[in-house]
Parts: sequence; structure tokens; C-alpha cells
Amino acid sequence: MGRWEPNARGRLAEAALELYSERGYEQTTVAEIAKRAGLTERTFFRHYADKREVLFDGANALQERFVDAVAEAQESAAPIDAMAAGLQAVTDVFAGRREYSRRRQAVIQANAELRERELIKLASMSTALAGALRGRGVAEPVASLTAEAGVAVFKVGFELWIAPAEQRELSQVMRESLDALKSATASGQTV
Amino acid sequence: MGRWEPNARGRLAEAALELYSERGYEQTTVAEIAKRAGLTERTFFRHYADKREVLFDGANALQERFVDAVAEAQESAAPIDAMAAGLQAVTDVFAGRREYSRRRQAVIQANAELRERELIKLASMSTALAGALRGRGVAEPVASLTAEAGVAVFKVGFELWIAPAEQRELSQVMRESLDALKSATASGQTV
DNA sequence: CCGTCGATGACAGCAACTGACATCACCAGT
DNA sequence: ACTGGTGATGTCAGTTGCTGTCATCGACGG
Repeated sequence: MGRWEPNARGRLAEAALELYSERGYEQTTVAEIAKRAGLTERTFFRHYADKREVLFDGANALQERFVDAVAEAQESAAPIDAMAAGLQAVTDVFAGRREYSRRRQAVIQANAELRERELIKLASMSTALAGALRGRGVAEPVASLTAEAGVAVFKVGFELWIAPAEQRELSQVMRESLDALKSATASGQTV
Repeated sequence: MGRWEPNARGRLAEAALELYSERGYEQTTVAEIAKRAGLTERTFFRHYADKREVLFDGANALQERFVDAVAEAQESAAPIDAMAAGLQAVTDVFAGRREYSRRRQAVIQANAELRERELIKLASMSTALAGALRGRGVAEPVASLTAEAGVAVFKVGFELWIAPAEQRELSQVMRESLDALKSATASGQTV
């Protein structure tokens, strides 16, 4: 049985998204995913820590890109502007994947456990971003708050981008999301 | 066996926090929690949806208080200032419970599943707060972003408040956390 | 005294996840 | 060509979170 097709991970991820879409996350068993990928349940758990993780394979790459861009932003840039650079950098990870993103997000939003998992990925990003900001000399709690705010902008921007009617580019939506945050947190104005 | 001591829920919550503290969340079985509370495993699941939920009994009350305060803030107040009112209203839920909060938070931070659950509670708050802001006439995406920012301020402020050496009042820490956010999101400054 | 109702116990069962061990293809070194 | 090691997989048994179902018991109103 040492014979194996390449790309086992990818086949598992694909099979999982299909099944979660077709019959729902809870109604899908890991054994079914494994079977569709031509593998066994045990092997699924060797590739993914649990039934949720299979939907979040790209999270690491996304976080790295975000963090690196923030860390390498212009030295003179204010924290919020370093975040802006990160938000722009992250944009092209999703190039040409709007439809895929919609499918995946629909599955996630339909299930609380999956939403939990997404939130902890975002929280991990936030922690890492705060670290990057500290590396730029930003003190706490400003670093953490800026990171949280940046992740909020990403989250809201992304959701706008995958909205049914939306046509604009992700990078533009992100810019507008960031501008909305800036205006919202500027006190003494009625928006 | 219809005989039952009052406060079954409370006893379960207490037993759970104790056991999670003593031997860790994963090393504790639901059967053990139930036994310490003088009940059976089945009864545990009648009171709490799952093994995590037992630590989040107060989440509803907290959210209601936050949301109500935002909804009832001065009509003329800008969104961010309505959030400030909410943040202040929420502080006295924790009055005299700093030590308890530390114990509970230590358990949560030590386990990823529990952190996930906490994050989804905060996300629920954020959604509800955005709704309250919309009720005040705030448009999207400003409402969502303001809500997310407010929750971030709460989260960071709370963590500062339970830090080992911290002595200040929660309401004061919250104020400072909010001020830090405002300065952080004001572009064109080096902080 | 009776019937209903709410909280619980008892039991069976599913599915997520883990540990341990065997198997097989492949590859490097001899 | 033989050999030993390595990595990916299969197999199997077991624990535990969680659910459905039914029975039991005490309280309470009539």
C-alpha cells in the first residue's frame, strides 16, 4: 500500500469542499471525504489536524504575506500605513479566485464550528501583525490595537468583495474599507 | 431520581472551571465534571451545549449590556462615542471579579478550542453591536468597522486589566485602550 | 388522590480523533 | 542485485464528545 498518487493533500481538500458544499459540513463524515479522495480516514488525519482544518490550508501563506509586507513597509510609515501596505500586499493572493472564495466562504458561514476556526486564524494573524509592528518600534497597546483594526478592515473588506453583486477589485475595496475605519474612529464627527 | 439540588447549572460551571484549572481542559472528561457536580454526563449536556460552553455562561448578559448601552447612547453621539458608552457600561459586569476573571482567562488561553469559542462570542458581540449602530442610523461598512474596533478595544483593554501587575480600574483601562485606538488609526502620525 | 410536567438517570449508538503496528514503494549505499 | 532505511499509507482497537430514546421520580395544581 505504499503506492500513492501525488497531491493527496490537495485531493482531500478538494473532496472536502465539494462534500461540505453538497450536503453540509455536519452531514459529511471524514470517512466520506477520504473515500472520495481515494484514501482512508486515518490518512486524512495525517494530513489535517481535524475535520475543519482541511478548509484552511492557505491560511499560513496568507498570514506570512501580510506580516512580511507590514514588516517591510517604509520605515517612516505610521503603524496604520504599514497595515495599509500589508492589506494591499495580501490582495493578490486572491487574484482570480473570487468564485472559489465565495464557495468556500459560503460553507464556512453556514457552520459555527467553521466560523470559529476562521476566527482563530484571523486572531493568529492579528497576533503576528502586532509582533511585526512591535518590530517596527510601535509600543503596546497601540501595536495590538492597530493589528486588530487591520484585521477588521481585512475581514470587512473581504466580505464586501465576495458579496453577490460586487464587481470592484479587492485592492480597491480594501482601500475603501480602511478609509471607512479611519473616518469611523475619528471622534467628534457624525460620519 | 427527580430529586435535585437547586443550581445544577452553577455547580456544573464551578466544577468545570476547577477541573480545567487543576488538570487542564483536554485532560478533563465531561463525566468527571458531572460527577463532581453530583450529576451525570447526560445532564451536563442538557445544561450546556458542549464541553466548552460551560465556561461562557455570562456571555449573553455581557453582550446585552454592551448592545443596550450603545443603542441608548446620546442620540447626537458619533458612532465611536456610542461605542465608548458601551465600553463603560460593560465594565461593572466585572466589578469585584478580577481574580475570577484571571483564573477563567488562564484556562481559556491555555487551550485553542476554548480560544475559538471565546472568539466567536466576541464576533457575536460585534455583529450585534453593528446592528445597534445601524439602528442609530450609521451606514455600512462604517457600522461593522466601528463595532469590530470597539470589540478590539474591549479585548485589549480586558487583557491589560487582568495582567498580573495591573491595579487600575477596568473603566480606566478601557478609556486608555480606546484612546490608543484613536491615535493609532489617525494616519500621518508616528505615535 | 390523580395527572401532568420538569429535571434527571440509564442505555445504546455514532462519529471525531489517536496510538500502535504492519505493509509497501522507493531510494541510497554496498 | 541485494539490503537497509525512510515515508506514506492501511488496519484495528480504543477513548471521548455528543445525541436520541425511554423510564423514573418529585413537585404541584385540581
